[in-house]
Amino acid sequence: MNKRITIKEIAKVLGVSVSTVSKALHDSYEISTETKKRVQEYAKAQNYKPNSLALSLQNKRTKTIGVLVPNILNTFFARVLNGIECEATKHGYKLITCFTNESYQKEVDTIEMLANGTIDGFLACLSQETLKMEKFDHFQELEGQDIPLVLYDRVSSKINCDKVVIDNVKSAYKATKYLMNLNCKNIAFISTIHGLNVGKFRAKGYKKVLKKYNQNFSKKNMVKLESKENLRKNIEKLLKDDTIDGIFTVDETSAATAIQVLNELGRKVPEDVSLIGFTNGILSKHISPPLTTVNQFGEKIGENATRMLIERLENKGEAAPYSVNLIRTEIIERKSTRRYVVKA
Amino acid sequence: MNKRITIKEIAKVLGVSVSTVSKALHDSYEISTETKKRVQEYAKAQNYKPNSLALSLQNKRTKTIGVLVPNILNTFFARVLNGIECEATKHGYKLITCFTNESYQKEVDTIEMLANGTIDGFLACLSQETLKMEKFDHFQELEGQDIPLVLYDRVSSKINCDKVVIDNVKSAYKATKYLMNLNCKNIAFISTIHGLNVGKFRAKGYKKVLKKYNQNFSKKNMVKLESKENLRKNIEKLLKDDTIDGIFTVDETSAATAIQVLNELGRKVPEDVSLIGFTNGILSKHISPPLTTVNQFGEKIGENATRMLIERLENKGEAAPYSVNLIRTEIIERKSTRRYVVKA
DNA sequence: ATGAAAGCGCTAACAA
DNA sequence: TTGTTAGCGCTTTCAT
Repeated sequence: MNKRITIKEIAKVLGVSVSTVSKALHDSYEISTETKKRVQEYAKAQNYKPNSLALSLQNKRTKTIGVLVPNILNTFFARVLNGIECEATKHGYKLITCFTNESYQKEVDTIEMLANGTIDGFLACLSQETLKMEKFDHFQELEGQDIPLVLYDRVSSKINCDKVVIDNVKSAYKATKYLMNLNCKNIAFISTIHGLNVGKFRAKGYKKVLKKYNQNFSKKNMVKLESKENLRKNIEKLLKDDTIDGIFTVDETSAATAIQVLNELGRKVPEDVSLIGFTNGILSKHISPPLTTVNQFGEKIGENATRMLIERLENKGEAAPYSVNLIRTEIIERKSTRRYVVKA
Repeated sequence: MNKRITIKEIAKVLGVSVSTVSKALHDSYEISTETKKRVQEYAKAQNYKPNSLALSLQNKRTKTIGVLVPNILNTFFARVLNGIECEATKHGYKLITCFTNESYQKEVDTIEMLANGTIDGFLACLSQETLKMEKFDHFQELEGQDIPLVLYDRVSSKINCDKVVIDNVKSAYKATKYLMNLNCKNIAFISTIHGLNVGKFRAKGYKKVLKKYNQNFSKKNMVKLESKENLRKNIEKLLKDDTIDGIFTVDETSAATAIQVLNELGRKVPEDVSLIGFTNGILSKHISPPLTTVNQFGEKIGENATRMLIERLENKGEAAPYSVNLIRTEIIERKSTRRYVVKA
């Protein structure tokens, strides 16, 4: 098999014009059956493939989506990306992925690099840094450039676009309430993502339940970190209080670390302490005991975001108003919580 | 901000020719300072960005790499991909990623979709199915089409290209020997990837040690699965033998599941049983006790593969012979193994 | 039924 | 210093 062959070359070899070749390859009615056959056979024999750049240049669409992911090592995002890939493939779209590693600058650079005809639209989850700095110009400018954007999971009201999110407050509320229904009397809270809006929302849901049901609420019971640094130390400190009989962790690392510490302290899960987590990544299923957790349906988030984007790409012209797609969550019961107890 | 503006439009507005604009934007010495200034300022004001498709069409290179990943939910591959992304970005390359989900057909389709000018080269890890069927034509054909390919982790001698791998036999040998040095007398083996060549190599390393040191070797001590199905059941069966005092697991899921089962059986890790794993993904650090394991340096594998590919892309012409890049492994000691004991 | 020519956005050789 | 032209690979309109 030789190198890439072009229409022009086929034309020359067969002694016809390029337009004839083009039409023949598209099976146009204008071309004689015989010529078509000749062209098609030769093209096949030479393993001809139309140059996609030339096509894209002409159509002004690349069938490619730019995807920004904060951190691919986080299994939640891996699941979302998996969902995105699945849906994109289904519609014949390619993915250019970029892992921002929570960096604002990487976001800016990536958008700069791709918003020049390389991609048709963006799928993005805001980085921690961006959220912290509240600088969204790079995303806001996309609207003027007529490049559709769909934000997923971590979003901002400052950016006008379609969004796919879960209800963090409500989900955290349900998780905490779940522990309460198990007769937990002293429920702690652990988070390493308090720097994120989603983290704050989850804290809000937690507090809301305690307040509503008049459970004793103490600042001491909340570990609110913005990174994984010092997580273990903080947990060890928290667990000095041995009346804690329930823990709501807002991210997987917190859950796994809490279980490690509890094991080391000889406190039994779930007999002494019930634990409920959030996200349902790979860890949840595999730590021991396996973790009862709030499932976020990562793949679903990815699929829906992709569908929204493609819809907009293929229905240019009739600009529909932006919408927010709320994905439900569910609690997956595993072995880190006691059996369900109906409250007296 | 308005829509995308082209050189042609700039030329029209400023009353000059397109080539003048092009040269001015490139700061050519041919153009008068004044004209350059006018053009550059106007371009900036209009947020002009050169259309990357047009450029690529001209240069015949897209600065884009196609990446095939068997399964992004596997943290080992996530780490590799992270390394790839990092290195690619450093050199100004974009990534089109595709998750094959271990499917042969998905590989074929992706290559078909991208090998038409969309990408400059491929980075790929063979899918389980492909390896099983031993059908490599889709990769082999790339050589004829002059599209460079670098295979990482799961490779085949039937494919002529650069490769980045670890020494699986040797690494498994070292891991097993490590247990032996801890005075383990009855070492079991668990794998859910025996369908893969890498899985078989690891089994080979395990057997090699036992043989060399005359430890009793029994088929019964080996759980050799090709998927995660029935993993737990097999482990439960294996552990009926309570003389087992060491386990070498070849993938993370096996390790996590083994620990869960051991916990349930009340057998203590590492006091009763020492466990060593492979891969050092997210699970290893977070299960309890944290797992002693063979670290594969996933990021490194990704980085090196990317560097090899880019090197080849940028030095077309002088075709260097293909090479194999062997990445070292190391044992990370955590708490699933007893303290090191010098053998008598 | 076939071909010539323009154009997608840009660069570069050549002309003026 | 600036402009004209051809060409990257392809499609499409408009001749012929």
